[in-house]
Amino acid sequence: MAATILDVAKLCGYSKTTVSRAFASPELVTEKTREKIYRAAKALNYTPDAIARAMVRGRTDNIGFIIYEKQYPVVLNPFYSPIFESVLQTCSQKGYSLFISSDRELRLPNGQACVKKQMDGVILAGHSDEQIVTDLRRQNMPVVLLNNALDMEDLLCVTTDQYGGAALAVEHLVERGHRRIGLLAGNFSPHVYLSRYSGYCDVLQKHGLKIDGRLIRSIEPTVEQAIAGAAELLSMEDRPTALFCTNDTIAIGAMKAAIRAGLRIPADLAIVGYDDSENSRMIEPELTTVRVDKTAMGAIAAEHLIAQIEGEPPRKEVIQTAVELVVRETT
Amino acid sequence: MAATILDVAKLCGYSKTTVSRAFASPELVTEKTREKIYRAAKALNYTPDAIARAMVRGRTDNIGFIIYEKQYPVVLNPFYSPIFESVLQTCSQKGYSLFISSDRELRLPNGQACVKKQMDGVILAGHSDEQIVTDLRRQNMPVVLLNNALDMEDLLCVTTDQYGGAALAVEHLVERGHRRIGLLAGNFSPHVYLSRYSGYCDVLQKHGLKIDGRLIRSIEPTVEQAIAGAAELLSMEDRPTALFCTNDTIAIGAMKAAIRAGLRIPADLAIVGYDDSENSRMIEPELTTVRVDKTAMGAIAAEHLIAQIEGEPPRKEVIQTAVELVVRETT
DNA sequence: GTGAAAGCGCTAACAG
DNA sequence: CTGTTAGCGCTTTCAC
Repeated sequence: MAATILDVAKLCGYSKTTVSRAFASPELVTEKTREKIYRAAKALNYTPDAIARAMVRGRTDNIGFIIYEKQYPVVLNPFYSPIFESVLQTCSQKGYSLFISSDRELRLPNGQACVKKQMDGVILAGHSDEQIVTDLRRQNMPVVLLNNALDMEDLLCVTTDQYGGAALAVEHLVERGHRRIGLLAGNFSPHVYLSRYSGYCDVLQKHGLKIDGRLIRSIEPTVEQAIAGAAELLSMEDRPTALFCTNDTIAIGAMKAAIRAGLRIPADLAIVGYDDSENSRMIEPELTTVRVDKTAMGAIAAEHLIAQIEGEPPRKEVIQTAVELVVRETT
Repeated sequence: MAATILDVAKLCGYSKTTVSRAFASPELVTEKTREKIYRAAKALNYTPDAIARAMVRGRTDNIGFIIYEKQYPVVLNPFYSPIFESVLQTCSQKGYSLFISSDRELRLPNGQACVKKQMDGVILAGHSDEQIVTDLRRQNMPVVLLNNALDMEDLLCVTTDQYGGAALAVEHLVERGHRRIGLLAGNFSPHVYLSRYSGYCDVLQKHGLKIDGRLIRSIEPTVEQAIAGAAELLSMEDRPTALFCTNDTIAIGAMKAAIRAGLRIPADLAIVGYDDSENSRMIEPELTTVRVDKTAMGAIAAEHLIAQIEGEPPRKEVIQTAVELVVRETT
């Protein structure tokens, strides 16, 4: 069996309280005492038990990150991974560890949602529903929403301006003189899909350009589907001279289709992506895209969640992080 | 205060033992009883406490994934992220959750390594040292090494054939008729760096090609440094006609440098990368590269760790996952 | 099928 | 600065 605090106490002659303090708050113990205790601990290979500690303190210093998106996998998702990374950094700085969970870990045999693992709060990313949030909060589990906004009391949501970002992209294309602008729209969650779609339509209309359904394709956001979709668009007689793609992966597919069709970018075809993911600078020429402040999104969500865990009252707010057009070489 | 098992027991008239069973092993309880208990639980918003549960069971069903690499960040690292994803999948399938930790969470005030968080075992990825492993195991914490091999008793290590992979890449270039083959070597951990370097040198020598120090550059594995390094190499009077890059990020930088210099790939310059990361298929033309079976690496490590946690005795073994050359369009 | 009792290993008051 | 006391909320024997 592993040694417990009591074994150490016996061996060094101090009480278990003092041993506890030597590890949890070393400054409350004389240096001499501390050293004796450490020596005894080492001899016994003693290490404080994290679970027992969490039990009595009533907290774990862990937070959970849960993603609800069709476009798995989480960590490989070029949009979510920088957010996750940012959450990770922020948590680590504040002394929290991060749990990455699926919704599987949120179901009890009785169907109720709950946190089956040891965590003090949860970041729900993607299209989580109100029920989950309600269940979790009834159990006093602090919750923050990421990349999703739900209209609920005391609920903090961190999102970005989907509509504005799309508008930025299309405006830019119009400014560059394009009149036939295609749309390659990824099948994201309804809110994201619709916002970007509306941004595209509204800007066209604002400039008196008509919306041509033949220039619009809804696809899964994979390179393969984007290549196929773009190829179709580019083979049209009156093909578009520019493409707005609702994420960078799609844009890259479109670029590939164009390059393979012998078109020069941006001379023959202009392309704008969305997200400013790492990929956008990998491809050559580098992609003009809409930057979403993913680092801010992650940091804000984590900070607010931690504040809540540490006692600040939750408040209702939708925080929209900035979007910005990054003009590179494809327009 | 949150309701406890006792509150539920009181409300429904059963003992806390039965309530416990209704959640932890529903099959041990009559359906009628179960329903009554669930109803009472719902009324009180009761949810079993994961910490108390872990405490008494002596296990958490969590495992930790700890990466030691200069080339942070973890989740964005194109090599580690698919491995992490694979670990995540495997864990999830077997009912484990994943903790992503930094080494910060492995130090006690007395300097000893230990697991400060609630986990049943640990995957150590990257260049962890023997001391950590020794400390952890003394505390009966199961450990598995990933992408690193340490010669220690009962220690399982999951790695890949670094030397063989590099050799594959360079052989391919030689076969294609190249005689002046440059090396763009990323500053990875010593083992990785040296193995790939030796693979390069040995294959050249085997074919009677002399090793020209001017054709070799050691760089940080970023696109920027790779562009700079490749540009230097390509501006030489007797420039190389092919480049072996020790990861795909470097290869992409090299491709950019070549494209910007007006060279055609592969006609004027052939390039081989390493890792077969997502990026390798993003760039156009698509990259010839050495595939490392990252999915297998993650799955094997997770499976063995879980087996160990569940009682199988640890065994000493180095498992080398397959490497394979993926010929695409840059050679 | 259900219940009573006995802790798991630790920390948080409160004294001294 | 150090020790005493009293649990944290749950599962697990072992009876019934």
